[in-house]
Amino acid sequence: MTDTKSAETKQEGHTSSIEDQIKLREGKVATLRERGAHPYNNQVPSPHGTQMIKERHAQHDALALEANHTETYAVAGRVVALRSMGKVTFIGLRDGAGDLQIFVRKDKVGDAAYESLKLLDLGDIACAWGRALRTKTGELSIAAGEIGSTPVPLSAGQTERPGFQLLTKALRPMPSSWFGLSDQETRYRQRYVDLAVNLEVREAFRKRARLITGMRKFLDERGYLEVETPVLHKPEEAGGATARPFATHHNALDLDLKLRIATELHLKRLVVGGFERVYEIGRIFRNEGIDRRHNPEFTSIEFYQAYATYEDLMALTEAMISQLALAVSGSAIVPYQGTNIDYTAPWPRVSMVEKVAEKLLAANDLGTIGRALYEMQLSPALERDAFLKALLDRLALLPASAWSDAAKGEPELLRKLSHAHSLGGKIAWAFEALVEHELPKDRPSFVIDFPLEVSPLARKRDREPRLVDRFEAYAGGMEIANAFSELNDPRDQEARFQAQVAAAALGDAEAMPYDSDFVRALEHGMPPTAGEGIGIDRLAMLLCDAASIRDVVLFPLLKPQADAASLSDGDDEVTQPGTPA
RNA sequence: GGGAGCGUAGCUCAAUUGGCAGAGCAAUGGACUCUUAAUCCAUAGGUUGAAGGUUCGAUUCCUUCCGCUCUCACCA
Repeated sequence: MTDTKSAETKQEGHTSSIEDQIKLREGKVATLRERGAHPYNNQVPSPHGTQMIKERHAQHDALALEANHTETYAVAGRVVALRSMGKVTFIGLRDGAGDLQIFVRKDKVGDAAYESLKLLDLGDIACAWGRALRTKTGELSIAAGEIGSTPVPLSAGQTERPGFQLLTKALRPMPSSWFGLSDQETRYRQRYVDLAVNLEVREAFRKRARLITGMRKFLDERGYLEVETPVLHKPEEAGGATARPFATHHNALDLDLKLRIATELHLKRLVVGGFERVYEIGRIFRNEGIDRRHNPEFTSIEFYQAYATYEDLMALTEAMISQLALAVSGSAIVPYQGTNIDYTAPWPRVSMVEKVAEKLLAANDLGTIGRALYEMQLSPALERDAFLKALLDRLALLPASAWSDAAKGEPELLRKLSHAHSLGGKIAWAFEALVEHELPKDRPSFVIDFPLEVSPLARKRDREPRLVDRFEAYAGGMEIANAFSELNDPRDQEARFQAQVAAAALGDAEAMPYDSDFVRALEHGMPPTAGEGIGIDRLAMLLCDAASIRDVVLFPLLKPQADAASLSDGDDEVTQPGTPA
């Protein structure tokens, strides 16, 4: 008896497991078809946007809307609210811009149409037409089926349409509109649900789009040419940055390929060819760990300008990013994780060599370095290059103990320093460990005075060849840009590549390959050029106040779920018919 | 890869020393012609991430695995 009853209950749909809810909705699809209503209809007049309607009538009260009927609007979107009062129903429709209420009265739409509301569920896509009015509580609404001052909007071939119509049946229920969807994993894996439910997520990606549009506009206005270079790199081309690449393979050519880790070397070839200002916005792939600031695929912009130096690019960067902050967020001062960052130019400059020397001095009370800094303060007339030269001379003479003293309490730094074979490497590691976290929090900053050894593609500084003409821009504790006057001496570039090959031989998995064609290009002569790369995702994080890069990447890479993996096992066999069993 | 935390209904979250797995929203049936998280009556919904173990009894304790978050490392 009991079993029979529960079986009957199930058949009547008196359950609410997800499977039963889907079955129930599939039943409504069938009912719609029986009634001649297409559950996946596309006979829709081009809808008016909810934003336009709301803006147009923002100042009109209920009386004004009654006295002067509005035009007859068509509105379409997802049903996000559904409240029935009996013979009156309120429907919240959400389109790309926002929500607008539909007011359905049984006596206005007719019994048949009103009855069809029973087949409507939260999450369905629907449309309605009618004039605008304000309800008793003052909310602007579309009065379904009530003609306004213009004809009923129809799509081609239609002669009439109901005041309210379901367009697309959703088989799955949407998450609660009140509580939203907060489970991070579901939000990333099912971004379509996240976007549909959490409107602020849409806004973040709109900002990202404005950011990229703004960059294009900024560079186009300055005579830059947008280009596209290969994503698939031959193994010897996969350079331009220190990172491990993804490996892939071209079947027809039986050719091993790498996904690019930078666009740099191809863009500089174009400068050789005569495109004096070029840029590329594109996806970069780096085979490395995933964390708050790293996604294995990300978007970079690199731009190169002939007859410019890295100092020109500092000015350009300040102008571009402060302008982008304004364009994207409405202000040059943008909050990030609780701190307001002021992007107004000029940004403070921080010397890597000088800051590292200061740290060593503080740790060691070393007379030689101290004297150099003291001299700098005493005589501002002292040539900056001479000062840096003096600092480097003294740093080069320091015993290993001086570095380890500075690294006290930093076991990781100690380990890294022991791996750094060059003075430049030590300086770079010491900067990262000791100084980077002290960079200004409320301002972006430029780090300058980079050592040669960590900059294989940058031009040596004329008056101090142990340094290169390079800067990195930091903001919000992240590196957002890297730029330098480009190395265009082909023999010097050869030597740098050889040093990279040697490093690779010693086990450096991130060393660049020897790109002989790039050297060949330089042998044809590249004009003096400065180039820069900006991490667009990082910049988007800053301007969207996003704590994680995953909040500005629509579909971030996640580990496959166990369920999904077991499901796809079967698919693999189907999609690989050529694989011998 | 190391460390810490988390995983319970479609969604958001509870569950006492280890003692019958619950609520709100969503869903289903009903009432209601101006709602705003509508309200009211009724109903249904669970392999507590997975697999083992301890126990008379496990959401709870132990082990392993999977995934997510934070963090360190790697990495700019």
